[in-house]
Amino acid sequence: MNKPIENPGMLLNISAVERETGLSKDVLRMWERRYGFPKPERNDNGERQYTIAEVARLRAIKRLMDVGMRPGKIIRLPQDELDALRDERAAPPRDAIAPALERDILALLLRHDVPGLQNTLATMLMKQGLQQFVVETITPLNRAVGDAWMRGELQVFEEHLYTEQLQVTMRTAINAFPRQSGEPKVLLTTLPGEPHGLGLLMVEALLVPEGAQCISLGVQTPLDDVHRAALAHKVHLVALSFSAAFPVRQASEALATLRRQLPTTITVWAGGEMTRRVRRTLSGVVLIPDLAATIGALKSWRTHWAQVSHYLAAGER
Amino acid sequence: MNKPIENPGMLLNISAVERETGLSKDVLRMWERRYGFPKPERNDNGERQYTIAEVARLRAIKRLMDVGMRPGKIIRLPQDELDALRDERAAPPRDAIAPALERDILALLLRHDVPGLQNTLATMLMKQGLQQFVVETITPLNRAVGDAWMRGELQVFEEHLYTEQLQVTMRTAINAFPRQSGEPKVLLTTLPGEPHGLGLLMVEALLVPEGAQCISLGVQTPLDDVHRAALAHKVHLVALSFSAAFPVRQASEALATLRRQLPTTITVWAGGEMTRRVRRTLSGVVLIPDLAATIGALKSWRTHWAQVSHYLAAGER
DNA sequence: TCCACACGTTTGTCATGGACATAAACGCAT
DNA sequence: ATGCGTTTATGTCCATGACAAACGTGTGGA
Repeated sequence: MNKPIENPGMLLNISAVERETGLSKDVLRMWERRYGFPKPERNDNGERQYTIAEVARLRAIKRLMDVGMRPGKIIRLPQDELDALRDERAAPPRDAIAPALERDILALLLRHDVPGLQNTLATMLMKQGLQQFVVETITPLNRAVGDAWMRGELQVFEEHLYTEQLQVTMRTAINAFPRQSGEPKVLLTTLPGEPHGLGLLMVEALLVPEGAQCISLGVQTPLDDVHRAALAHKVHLVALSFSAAFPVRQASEALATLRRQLPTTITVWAGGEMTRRVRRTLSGVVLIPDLAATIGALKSWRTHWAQVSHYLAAGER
Repeated sequence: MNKPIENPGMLLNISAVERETGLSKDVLRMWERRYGFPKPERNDNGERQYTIAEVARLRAIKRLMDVGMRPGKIIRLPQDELDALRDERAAPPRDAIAPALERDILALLLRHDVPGLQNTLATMLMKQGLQQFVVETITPLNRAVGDAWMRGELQVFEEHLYTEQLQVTMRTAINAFPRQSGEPKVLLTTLPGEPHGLGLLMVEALLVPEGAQCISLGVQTPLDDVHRAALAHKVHLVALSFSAAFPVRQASEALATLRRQLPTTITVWAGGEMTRRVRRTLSGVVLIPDLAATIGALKSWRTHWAQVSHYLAAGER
């Protein structure tokens, strides 16, 4: 067997690359056929053996595609132009406090200082309160960590550690709120294929302080079960989260189906990076491309709901 | 476009089935070719359209394969024999307390009573203490929930709710312990392809009360990064968790590679349902097929470590 | 009786190359 | 600029063939 042995010269087979990059085997072969990249060596058995360098490049390309670029345009570009594209998109306006904190957190991650990380996050949380923490600190921080990872300044395991610690911090803070029984009742989850649950937690962290009652199903709930769960729990709102990597097409289809199945009294929210790439409007689905817009959306739901309730009450008389 | 419309007559394409069942497209086509099942209808474009019934059956078969059965033996069996096989394996000896609790929890899940679920779990936890709770309550409960799901008595979303609530409960309990700085320092994670993190949390719940210092990276850490993380954090132990669905072959390869890369002073643990199916012994990797064995393994690590430290100290003199 | 090893069978994964649906980009008329 | 039809780009699916590793079984020796 030709198994991967050493780190520098390690070779990956096509399924390993699929796992690592999120690009399907079909796509990997098709790109090779059409664009000539990646063009891995073959082993004695004719199987593709990808190098670490190819995988890294594929990851970079995938990342750019996730923000809307098209493979044909970027796949042949030399590495430095790829880097330029990446940096170009990465420098949004920063306020005064963020950069300092970001530097601190990145430094802690690079030092692998777990207690320090926990302390810093917990301190910021206490200082700002949960909602402000999520909107003003976590959001840019996630971005900074993501960019640093993409730039190769941060290893995968360092990013994992960050995510994990963040989840612990937020979960603790959310639990500290008294259990709510107010309105609206919100169902939170992601669809199959979306393994990132951080967004759900962030939304929950914004809603719970507003008195909403959140029921999280975790990640990857089949569409049908989202439907059934919404009815079973009698929720007012279904909130789905999609990371940048989620295929827009699949999301649109799923959202349309869900919208069709659910009664109109249940509102559907779709949030996360992916929603920025949605072109056509999805009727009956509220897009929340920006986390900060969540609270506004909640307010407008409440206004709307007050009217509907009033109308329903009138109808029952 | 032929999109899924209604629930009962809903048809799924091959990638949807891949997501739902965890069986790759290649396998689905191969089974059709070799065994004649599943044999889905085709749409106008010649694409496979699987029915809900086929997917349900595929799930049942997958589940049986995950506990060691081989497709050729079971794929042609009629449904009732499949059910019999499933039940056969599902009736382990129960102690006095478990069945009652299991019934309670299942009833709460079916009633979609979130507060009740939280209360029951929290109460049991308080009554038993974290470690006993994990070993004696959670383990059989997981089994009961899994079986109920397989029997079709529980919907996916109900199982998701259970998992989510359980994670919240355990995470809270773990956080209540003072932050440890003792030995051993343990790195916890799963490999790419393994999305189930419940096992990690359960191990953490067993280790933290013993004074171990746990660093969890969450799920799906690339092998290389497990290696790097272990070195960066200077851990004594790397613990990996594998659910029943994880391919043994992939796991063995990965564990062997990891073992080769890590210094011998770092112990590697592999736990979870999958490890029950491992045939050949993996040299230098401690298999923990039973969660209850974790504490024993920790004890024996400590004994061993005391000897090694002594030896090292002697060597330095 | 039990273990080790050789050998046939089962099973999953990979490869190739063709087809096609649909989203995106483009060009043209209003 | 906006809307609409056409072309191009791109991903997904299909069929079939090949093969290696895992599994299981039978045989001979300790």
